[in-house]
Amino acid sequence: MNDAAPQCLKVDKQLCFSIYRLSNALIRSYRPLLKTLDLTYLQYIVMMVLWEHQQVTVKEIGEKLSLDSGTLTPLLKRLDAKGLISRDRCINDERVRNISLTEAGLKLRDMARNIPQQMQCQTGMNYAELAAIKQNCDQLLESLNQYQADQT
Amino acid sequence: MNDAAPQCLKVDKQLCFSIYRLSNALIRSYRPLLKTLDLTYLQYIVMMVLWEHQQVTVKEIGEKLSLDSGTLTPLLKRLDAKGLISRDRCINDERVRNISLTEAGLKLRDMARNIPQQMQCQTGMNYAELAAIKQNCDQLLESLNQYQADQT
DNA sequence: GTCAAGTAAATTGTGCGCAATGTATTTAGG
DNA sequence: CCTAAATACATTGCGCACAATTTACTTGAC
Repeated sequence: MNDAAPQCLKVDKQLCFSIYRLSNALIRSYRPLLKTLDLTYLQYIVMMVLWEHQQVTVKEIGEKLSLDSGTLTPLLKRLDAKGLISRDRCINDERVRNISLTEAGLKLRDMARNIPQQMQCQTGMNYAELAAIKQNCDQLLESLNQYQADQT
Repeated sequence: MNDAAPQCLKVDKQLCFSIYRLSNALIRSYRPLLKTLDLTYLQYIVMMVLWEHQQVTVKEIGEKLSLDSGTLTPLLKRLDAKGLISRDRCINDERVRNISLTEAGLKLRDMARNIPQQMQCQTGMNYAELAAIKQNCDQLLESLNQYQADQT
């Protein structure tokens, strides 16, 4: 034990580490629920985007989820291999890929319907408490992005 | 656009996704600061554990950070290769590895001293606001772990 | 029309996370 | 003492994240 370590350099005082650990824990909690759909957490999130929009480009998914093509391209290929989506070249602009749901992909939404509720149960918190945490996190993200924007 | 999608299956309504995206964003913000130390975010966190304790086992690090040997073993080998730590077999129990700081590893703490402050600056929030968010997240993590424990 | 600049995806390589399995060592029961 | 169970760590393999680069295409200036 080293008393000389400044407080601010201790793991338990780090907001980022709390967020990081919570993120890992939440995704771990999703895993058994998503296993019934044969989806990873990120695949589930991408499917959600498609359940909302039915057709989007890789770029649009990347903007909605803050992810780049290095992450999305292989993931989308896996969803394609599972038969959940199709990846068609855009006719007007050959650089773009239109990602759209297949019948099986659309059908999966029904099987996912009760997952949010099951997750809320695991948190042991009510809607208002969870909404408050979410609002705090979104605000912090907004501040971070604002700082990034100001630097350029 | 598909109006039939239930609210709870929309990305923007998902607490987990807010946490996940915020975690990614925070680690992204750390990256340029940590580049000067030639550390990744997780390597920085592990170094923090050692700055606090100077000698710990792999198991102890895993418990503190909720990570397993599959993640830690290669990471510790990288820190070893950089000359920041040593990985000695425990004499009393040959299964155990004692992880301890080298001179260079201890020295790095001084170079890391101002990172927490620089990060807080990027958040654009004061200490009380950040502490409140942290407390919320820790409470949610606690609830999740409680649920897991009750299931067994 | 031509070519430079810009754009959308894909590719490559590194480092996590974690499940599953393997290996070496220690402990406990008989 | 001997063996079965437990323990600590290492290994393997898959799926992210993301930086950096490449490829294919489109746009804009001339």
